[in-house]
Amino acid sequence: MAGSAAAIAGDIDRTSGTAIWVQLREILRTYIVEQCRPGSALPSERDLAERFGLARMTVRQAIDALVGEEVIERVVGLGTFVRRPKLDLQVKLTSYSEEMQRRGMVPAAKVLSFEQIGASAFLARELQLDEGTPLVRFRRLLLADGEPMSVDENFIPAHRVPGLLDGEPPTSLYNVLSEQYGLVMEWGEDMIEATAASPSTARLLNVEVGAPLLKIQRHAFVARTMVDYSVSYYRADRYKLWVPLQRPGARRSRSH
Amino acid sequence: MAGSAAAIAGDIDRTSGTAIWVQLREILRTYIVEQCRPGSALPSERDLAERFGLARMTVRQAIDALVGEEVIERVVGLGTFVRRPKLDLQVKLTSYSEEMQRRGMVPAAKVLSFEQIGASAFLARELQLDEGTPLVRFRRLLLADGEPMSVDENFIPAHRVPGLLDGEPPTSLYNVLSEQYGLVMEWGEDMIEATAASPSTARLLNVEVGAPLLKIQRHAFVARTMVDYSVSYYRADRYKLWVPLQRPGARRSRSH
DNA sequence: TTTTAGGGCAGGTCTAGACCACGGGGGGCC
DNA sequence: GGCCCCCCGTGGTCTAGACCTGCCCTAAAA
Repeated sequence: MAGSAAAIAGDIDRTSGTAIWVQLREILRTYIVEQCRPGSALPSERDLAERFGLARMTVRQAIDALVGEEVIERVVGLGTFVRRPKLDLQVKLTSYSEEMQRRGMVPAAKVLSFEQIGASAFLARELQLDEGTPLVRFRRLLLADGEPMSVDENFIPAHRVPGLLDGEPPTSLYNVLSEQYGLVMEWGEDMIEATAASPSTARLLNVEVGAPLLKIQRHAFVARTMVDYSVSYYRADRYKLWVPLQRPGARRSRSH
Repeated sequence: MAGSAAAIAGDIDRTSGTAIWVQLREILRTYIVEQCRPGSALPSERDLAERFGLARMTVRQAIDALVGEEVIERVVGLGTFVRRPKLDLQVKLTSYSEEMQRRGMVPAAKVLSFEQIGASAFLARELQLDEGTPLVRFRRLLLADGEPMSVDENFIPAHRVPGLLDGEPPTSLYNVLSEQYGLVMEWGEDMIEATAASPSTARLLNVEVGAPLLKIQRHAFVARTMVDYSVSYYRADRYKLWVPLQRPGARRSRSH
């Protein structure tokens, strides 16, 4: 019934410095991806503990993590099972290029401006900085399959990206931030509202003045520091957001 | 520095049948709400274990839960601290009344229709039912502080709510569903887009024709069954959504 | 006065057990 | 043959320790 624990490849390295439960989590993740189908049962916690020579509590910690990621689910009295992978259209902290590629469209961008400015009172408040702090402003028209999709404006504290303005404007902003500056966005907040296209935005997006747009303001953080504030206007006829919901106070529910 | 563990009211009931860590979690939650301010330190895990006569692992399980809820955060070498309560505008599976009350506004509703219909092809697809299945259609104009906020249309499979149509239209739909029919919405999905007000919607919402609106389509589930499909049009000038983001693949990061 | 080395205490991880409630299936009873 | 109950394996919870690293503060050294 449950796959034999012996079938799982890999071993724990107690000298690596990586927590044992993290190692086991990755071993299990690989096993799940490579050898399991949705609904497959994992070996029992006790079997895993014996197979890897660990205490059951340690095994549980690894499994807890995967349950928290909704990769697997527990059923009391039955076992632990691989879940159907979740729909992947969720609002996430991805870059525009990643996002469009996931949607099967060809992303492109036209740079409208790429310069250093001083933080206005508004920007200073949004970025939690002092007024006048040097910022890199990067404004683009983003295209999908050759058609305008959105107008996008990013503001990044200049001291986080020294030398960025010396080169060409990046093709994928988040890629450059992570690869050249080690700034991997970890979490963020989106503020979503509907708005009407202003004349200038309308011309850029090739829509009527007053056409509905989705305005998304994003604050993106690395650790505790805000690294990117952006405002985007998406054409409502080309872009929808999908947001998963949870009952407030609902902890990781087993069902669903 | 850290509050003394003795200052925490409450005790563990080992005969109650409720898991000890759950009891402790609620004791701590009460303590945090009633006696702490953001940044306050909780007693150390070892102090709590001694205060309540528990093993430290058990205390950690209670604390883990609160950390998972982002009520508190751990800092290695320092302690466990109460977090600033997060902005409370997050997208959640709440009813309109709850949502508006949380925002400090007075909710009200004007019923536009309350009737049984057969599922159209479109509704059948959205609700994953057969065409013609009886549905309860409940259409309302929702107000906040007396001003129109949104036009809201809910579709619920009639067999889930027998007798609902015999009574008065409910004031709070989700309340009636949970209290009279035991249908507590557990999870859902929102599809968010921007749109322009149609003439009829514009008149209801007291805005210009073509004014930007936030269109939110919601599928809400109890267990694995969809119980409610709704379409809402929110006035863009009165309503914004706040959405938290996470890097795909990012586990619960300790920071933030 | 400044720098450095420890000590103490915080959380992080891990162990090796224990007992519980739940679920399914098989064997025994009717 | 059919029904029911009990056994056993599963995850859920809990214990009482152990040792680790990271952080701050203090006291000693430079």
